[in-house]
Amino acid sequence: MALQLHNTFTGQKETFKPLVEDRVRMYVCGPTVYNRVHIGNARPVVVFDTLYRLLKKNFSEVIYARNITDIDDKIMKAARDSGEEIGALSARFAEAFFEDMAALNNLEPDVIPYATQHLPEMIDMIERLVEKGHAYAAEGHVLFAVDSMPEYGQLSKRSLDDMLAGARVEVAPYKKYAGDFVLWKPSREDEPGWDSPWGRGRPGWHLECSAMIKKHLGETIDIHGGGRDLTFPHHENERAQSCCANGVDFVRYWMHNGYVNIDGEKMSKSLGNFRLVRDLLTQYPGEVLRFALLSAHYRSELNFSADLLDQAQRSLDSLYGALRETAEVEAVPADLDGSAFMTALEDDLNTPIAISELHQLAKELNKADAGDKPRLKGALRSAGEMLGILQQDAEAWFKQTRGGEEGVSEEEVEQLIAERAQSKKDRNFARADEIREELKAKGVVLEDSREGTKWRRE
RNA sequence: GGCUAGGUGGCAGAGUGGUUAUGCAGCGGACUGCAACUCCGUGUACGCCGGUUCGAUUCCGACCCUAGCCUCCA
Repeated sequence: MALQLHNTFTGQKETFKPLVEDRVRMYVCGPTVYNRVHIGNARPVVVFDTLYRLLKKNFSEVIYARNITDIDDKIMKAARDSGEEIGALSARFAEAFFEDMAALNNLEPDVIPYATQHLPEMIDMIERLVEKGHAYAAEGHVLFAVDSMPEYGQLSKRSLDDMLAGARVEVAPYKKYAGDFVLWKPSREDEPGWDSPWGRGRPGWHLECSAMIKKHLGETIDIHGGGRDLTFPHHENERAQSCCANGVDFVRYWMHNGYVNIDGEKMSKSLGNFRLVRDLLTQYPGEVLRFALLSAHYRSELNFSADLLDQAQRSLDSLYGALRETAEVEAVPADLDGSAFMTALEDDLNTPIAISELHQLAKELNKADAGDKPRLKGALRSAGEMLGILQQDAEAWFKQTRGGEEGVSEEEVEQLIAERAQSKKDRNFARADEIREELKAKGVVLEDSREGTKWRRE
């Protein structure tokens, strides 16, 4: 089946065809680095990482770019508050972001452009917009004139009239039109700034993506992704800048993921109801967080809770259980083409169905005759890899510490298991059960089999 | 107020005009010295009210409710 993707622009699922055959260009909005990211911020990264894996499987040349916004008023404020130098602060949080995302098994994008390294490109784009009559300078600012673009609002499906009717913000005096947005704004002496034809200043938020996409991926790209909240104003404005400056189609498929909610409300920094990835990682393996984020379709909202993570962990336990039981089996690399698993992913990234196929594969593997196991194990590993899961050693998975608690050491466990084996040999089942209980109290569960005793933490 | 999305079994979460996923949890059974793992079985859920239809959770209409965007936000 050909890859189907839901395009925000048309509101429909469409067959994905890259602009140039077998060559895909994808851009996803990355973080503004002024603090640690929360699990809601991680969702688009995981979703588009999964899409990236799928694209790489289906197309020979894929370039994926995800930016770092390292100049922004929020960063300036954070730096003022902490007394830290802006560059140092943004570098520190960019690094923290990379760490958190790596812990969730995200691949590195091919290109990671930084806003501050693209000032000439941004200034150039503004000049073109001014030349073409889509932007004007006023009081040190340069603004994009939205009424110069008849198609403005098409992406987010709103009309200028609607927006003005619902406008709740005060209109800055230098704006010709209430909906105009900033391309360039002046910086005070004590603020970071760059020289430009309009004086010393800094770029508006939307501009960097337009400039960096053009530089690294070209004027027309295949996929542009991000959280639903970026649809307006960010992506609408990006689209306006790029289309008007370049005069060609900007993005062929717009994709937006739904929110992560807490108690039915959007997780957000302003509401304060967020959970940092960093903090969650002290309680759950990154793979559990990733699995939880993929357990709902990317366009749906995902209600985040401890229960969700516990269920994700148990589901992974059962998948890893099939791999552990076949530890001795040499997996044969699997061709997933045409499988129900791939069909699900190719249907607009239907990860819940893909995960259910993973469970079917695991069940088949558990029941399989010896001759079928290498193939099934290979299929399970390969399918897992497409989702960025199930790549660890299964034994290690079960022995990792859980819930952030240290617990007994492996040596202690092994020693007690040895003692219990002797007790069983001596038919001293009372002592054997005592050891089982003792370990259970320490979060270790024993599993006897003909080959010996396995253990896992829970 | 404008626009958008959605309301599915204890929980999570797909999907479909009729054979009603999947996982977690629960229950019963097999296996086990006891367990665990695994396997087998088990739950007739689709906001409310009308309409279309032989038949609707799925299509149409009204209503109720929730969330989101319209302002920084993934």
